[in-house]
Amino acid sequence: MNEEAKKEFIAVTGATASGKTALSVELALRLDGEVVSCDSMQIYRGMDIGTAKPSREERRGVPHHMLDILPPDAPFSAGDYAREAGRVIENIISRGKTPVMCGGTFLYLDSLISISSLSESEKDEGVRRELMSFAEKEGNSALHRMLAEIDPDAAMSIHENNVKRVIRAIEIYKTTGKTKTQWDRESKESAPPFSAKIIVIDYKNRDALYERINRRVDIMMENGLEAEAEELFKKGFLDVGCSAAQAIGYKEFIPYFKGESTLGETAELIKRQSRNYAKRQLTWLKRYKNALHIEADLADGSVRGASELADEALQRLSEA
RNA sequence: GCCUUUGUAGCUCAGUUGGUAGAGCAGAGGACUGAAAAUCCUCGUGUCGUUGGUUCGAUUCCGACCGGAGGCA
Repeated sequence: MNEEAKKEFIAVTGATASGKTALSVELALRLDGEVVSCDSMQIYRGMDIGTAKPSREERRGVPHHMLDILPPDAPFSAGDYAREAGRVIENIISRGKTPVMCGGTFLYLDSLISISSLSESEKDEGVRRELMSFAEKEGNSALHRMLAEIDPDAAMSIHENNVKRVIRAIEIYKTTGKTKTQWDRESKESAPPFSAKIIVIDYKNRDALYERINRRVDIMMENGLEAEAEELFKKGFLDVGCSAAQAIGYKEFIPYFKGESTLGETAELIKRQSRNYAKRQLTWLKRYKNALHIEADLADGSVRGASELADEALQRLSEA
């Protein structure tokens, strides 16, 4: 099976602020590797502080990929990621280096390791707009019924209020003539292009993670997050429709820039949103049953450093 | 000191014409196959400030007391 060995990479993941960046760089240094970001927001230029994009110092000379490749108003999708990151990873492997993925956008990760191929359905703005206004006029249920007629299985698994998903499922049918259910089934018939050794940074005490998040937001504010967000705001990158307008740490500034909120309230909001985001990530992380889970926080409340975490990760990786 | 007002879930507040109460947020759990830091689903018992009284029954009415807030002195 060696000759047929699937292309493999290491993936460092965990909730936001769990310490992924430092660990991925540490591992890359030890394994002669390069880091491939798996983060839906760090791919954008001009969004550095709020996305906790690794700085030059933090990268410690390790090459990083999938960062700063697009302006904040450029659309980007899981499909784009699968294509681009897939190329990057293959390139790294071809040069004899180790790809170390780092990030918490799990749909992107899955597009490489658990989905063999995505449907051929690209997004269709026209269809989306049309369906969106239909939903607004006729109601979510009516839209959902439309899906039920073309793809009952999908309708069953997507809640009618999840309009984005309902629209996507209908869009798939309208643009390809095949249902989402069909595409999904087909994608399961073959193996995904990559496999990964997933390392999850866990926290025994959720409060310890939440504390880290809160503290990190304070640091971001000290480091000039407001100015960075204002820059995006002035350029219209925080307008509805832009990916950047979805990013935590930026969109929360909008009321502030409009004079409807204070800076203090904004910071609190960012903390809260980040905690909620972390919570959602923790739910998704439970899927990775075979992942290597490493606990970052100790019983006394302190958090272990990247080099210690790397020691344990490599040790356990070699045992497995 | 007097007057007014307020005290209900971790927070902000609804409400009960007297039959022990409910929203939003927080929090928890979950979903996720091309917008994913997005989107969506589920979960609400708390001495209704304390203490007397009226009442079959009070968180709801009355009194006192305690704590906020405002006003007059």
